[in-house]
Amino acid sequence: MNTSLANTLFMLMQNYRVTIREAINASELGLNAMHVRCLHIIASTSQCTANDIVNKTQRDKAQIARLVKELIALKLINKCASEHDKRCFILTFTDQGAVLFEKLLAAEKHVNDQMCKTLNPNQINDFLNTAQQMIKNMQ
Amino acid sequence: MNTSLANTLFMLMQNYRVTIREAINASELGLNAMHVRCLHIIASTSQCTANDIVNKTQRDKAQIARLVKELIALKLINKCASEHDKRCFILTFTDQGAVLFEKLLAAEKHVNDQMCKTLNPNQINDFLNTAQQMIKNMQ
DNA sequence: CCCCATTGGTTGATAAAATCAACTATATAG
DNA sequence: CTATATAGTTGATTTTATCAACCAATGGGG
Repeated sequence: MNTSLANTLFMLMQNYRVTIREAINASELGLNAMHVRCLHIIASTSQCTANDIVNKTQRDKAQIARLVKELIALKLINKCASEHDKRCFILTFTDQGAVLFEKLLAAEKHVNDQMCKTLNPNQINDFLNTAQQMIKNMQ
Repeated sequence: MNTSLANTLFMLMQNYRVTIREAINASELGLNAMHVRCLHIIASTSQCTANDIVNKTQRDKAQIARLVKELIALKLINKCASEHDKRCFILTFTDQGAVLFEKLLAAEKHVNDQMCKTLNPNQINDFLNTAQQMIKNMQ
């Protein structure tokens, strides 16, 4: 089948998006998918700057600047000037933000478990490996 | 790993999107991803109506109405009133649209081949099966 | 040491995409 | 025949994304 791979990917993503949205109930907190992605990047990047988020998401820096502004307004993150480079602001979680991010992770884990409930570890592993190869093949 | 599945999916989709966009070069034709999805649905649905697209994509019907309008303006599809139900318009490809859709399919096939170039049929099959199960698990 | 190209970030304006609500016309159940 | 549901259109608005101009700090080469 020519398009069934693409179609399957689309369906999987759409499904995943809907499910995760319900699970994290982020909308009632004023968070959208990009906010969530920013939080993940901040969590996984040491000394994370706005520019790190721009590079990792490939979005316009104006958009990221605004997302960051919103996350700060929501009191989920702080920005403080870097000592090494005064142009940079290091983004860190507030206590509140850290609490929310833990909830987010828990919600994501829940969705993950649901998504994989009929799969054994081998299958998941193979799936991830194949997906990684696909990613590599497209670079 | 808690989030690596989600992350992998995101990366895969992002990669896929970028690659397919380049491959089909749809932008120069004034087509975006939603236009392409509409074309796919029209192609794969017999007697396709705007409402079919709404149901399959889960988008707002206003958005679909406008996409359809644009595809008509681009002379890629026609709409003609259904005989059975005068509220419905059946969407069909124009000759031009059919030609373009073939090109689209070829471009997608090319991306597919690239994406799977290091994979054997078994791996692809397993991948699809696992993805399908994930989709089912989330419904 | 200073100039200047580069980098990180902000902002205003605008474009593109998505959503909401109201409306028309047809269909269908009761 | 009436009332309700369905298909589609349109105007208004909101949300996201992009472009372009800008400022301030950095850092390498003359």
